[in-house]
Amino acid sequence: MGRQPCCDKLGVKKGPWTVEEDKKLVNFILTHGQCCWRAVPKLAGLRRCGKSCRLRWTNYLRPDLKRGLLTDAEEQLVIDLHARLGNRWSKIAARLPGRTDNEIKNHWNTHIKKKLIKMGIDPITHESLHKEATPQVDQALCHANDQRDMEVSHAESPKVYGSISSSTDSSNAPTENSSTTDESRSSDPGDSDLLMSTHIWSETFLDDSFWNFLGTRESCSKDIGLPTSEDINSDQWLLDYKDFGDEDFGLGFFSGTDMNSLDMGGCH
DNA sequence: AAATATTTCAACCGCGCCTAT
DNA sequence: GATAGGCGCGGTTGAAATATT
Repeated sequence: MGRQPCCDKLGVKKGPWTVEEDKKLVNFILTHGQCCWRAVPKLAGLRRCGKSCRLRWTNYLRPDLKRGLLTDAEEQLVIDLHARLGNRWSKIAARLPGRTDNEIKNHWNTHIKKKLIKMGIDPITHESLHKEATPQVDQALCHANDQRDMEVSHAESPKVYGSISSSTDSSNAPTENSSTTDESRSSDPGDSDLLMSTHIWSETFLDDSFWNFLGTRESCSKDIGLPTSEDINSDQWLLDYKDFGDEDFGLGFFSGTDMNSLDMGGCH
């Protein structure tokens, strides 16, 4: 079937979003909720394609997003899920609350892929690149591949590679470019993430309601059962969210939750 | 300090799936 | 059942940031 372009290409702006555009988009969504994306740019006064608006919101503006590098635990989970699900980034992202498919995809391509290759593991098949690889790894890989197509929600979360992030950096690959910058960025992810989010939002939204909302994000999360940054740093949330299904966690949070039911400090 | 190479990641594109008519 | 329209996904691109020479 033929497809029409998602928007009128004429007069549609492309490229990086400005603070002003971000502000318009978030104000609109927080006021009206997520409706038909095609209509959003017109209603919000944006010269953007609806698709672009959805992407910007999903990948960058959603208030429940974590920012910063993936933690070791998250990275481990991504590898494990990738072994079973392949490049189904949205499915993987659904199991990492606060992370987007785009973010995970990028992290995979820029960091994890290299680590696996360095360890002699094919990042596509998750099989050993060299047959003489350590038996432990081979066994683990077989196990992972066997389970690749299993229903994830019913499978245990095997630590296929052990702690690949730390072990790769510290022992298996001593030449790894674990620069101090990266280390400092990845350490204490909870606080730095929150700070980054706060920075982004503070640049964009200066009215009290947004600040109140930011201030209650963590408590909101706890109230409605979302994992907080604390939880993300432990493995406990893996157990809690394994059976979450395929819904996009973040979007579901907003579409499925009455914004008014959250104590957002007078957002509306 | 400047030039060049490499890495990172936000954003775009095209396609497939789903739903309404 | 066929068609149209909207949304979401995965792959790719390119500008900016960072590292290296």
